[in-house]
Amino acid sequence: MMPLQLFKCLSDNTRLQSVLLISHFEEACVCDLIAALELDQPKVSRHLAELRRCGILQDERRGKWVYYRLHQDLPGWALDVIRLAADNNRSYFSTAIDKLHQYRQQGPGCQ
Amino acid sequence: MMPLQLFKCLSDNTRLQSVLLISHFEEACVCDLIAALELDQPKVSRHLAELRRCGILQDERRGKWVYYRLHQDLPGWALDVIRLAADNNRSYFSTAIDKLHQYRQQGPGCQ
DNA sequence: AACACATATATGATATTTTACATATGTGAT
DNA sequence: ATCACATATGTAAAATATCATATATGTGTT
Repeated sequence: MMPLQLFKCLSDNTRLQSVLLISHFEEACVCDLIAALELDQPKVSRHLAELRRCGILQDERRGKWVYYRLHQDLPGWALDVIRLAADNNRSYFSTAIDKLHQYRQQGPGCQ
Repeated sequence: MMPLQLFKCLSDNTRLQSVLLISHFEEACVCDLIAALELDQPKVSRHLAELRRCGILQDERRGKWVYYRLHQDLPGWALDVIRLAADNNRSYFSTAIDKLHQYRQQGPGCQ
């Protein structure tokens, strides 16, 4: 993971919020992110694909749903960068956190 | 300093190398960076201006030369992000470090 | 005041990213 | 096998960022 690649990946609003959400929740499926960020499916999917390509996220299919989490081979410094950003900028994505909580309470799986 | 803004600023090769160099050397003037990165002056100047606008760098004129350093009001987490990137990716900008050392040894000020 | 030099900015051309829409693939259930 | 649903991708248009060149500004010196 080269630093320029990491920063490029995190320099888009959709991708950064997705990564910070996933860092906060441990994992999230695509429909979680669609609900939390209020974006359409292709847009979310495309940005997740880029984060996957860069090695920031890993995906795991479980039945119908694909779950994303931080990649297990991510170097420590990159993990620290993501956690620093998440821990010190809660207001940047707290709205999305709330929406994801709400979404998950209205029943399991995707609606 | 919002996280998206920081990552956007660091997502360009010229800007990232400039910031990592300045973090390593404490401060650098424009001609230092021109020598270290082997770029023309307008390009360096433009990227430094953007880093200044974002609040990542501060400038200080001393005679003919303008010196840049990390901005004193930069929040701690942002400083940590920059230092993490610098400390864990020396190979990414070691060539530039060497060239800056050479340049400074060939006499004080700019040639 | 005028000159030389270091640095900064404006502008138009070019490349890169992001988006929207349509369509394709994979999965579980009937 | 087929249907419904979740996710992914191809392509083209639109938005955005980058670059090279030319020009401007500020500073020290004479």
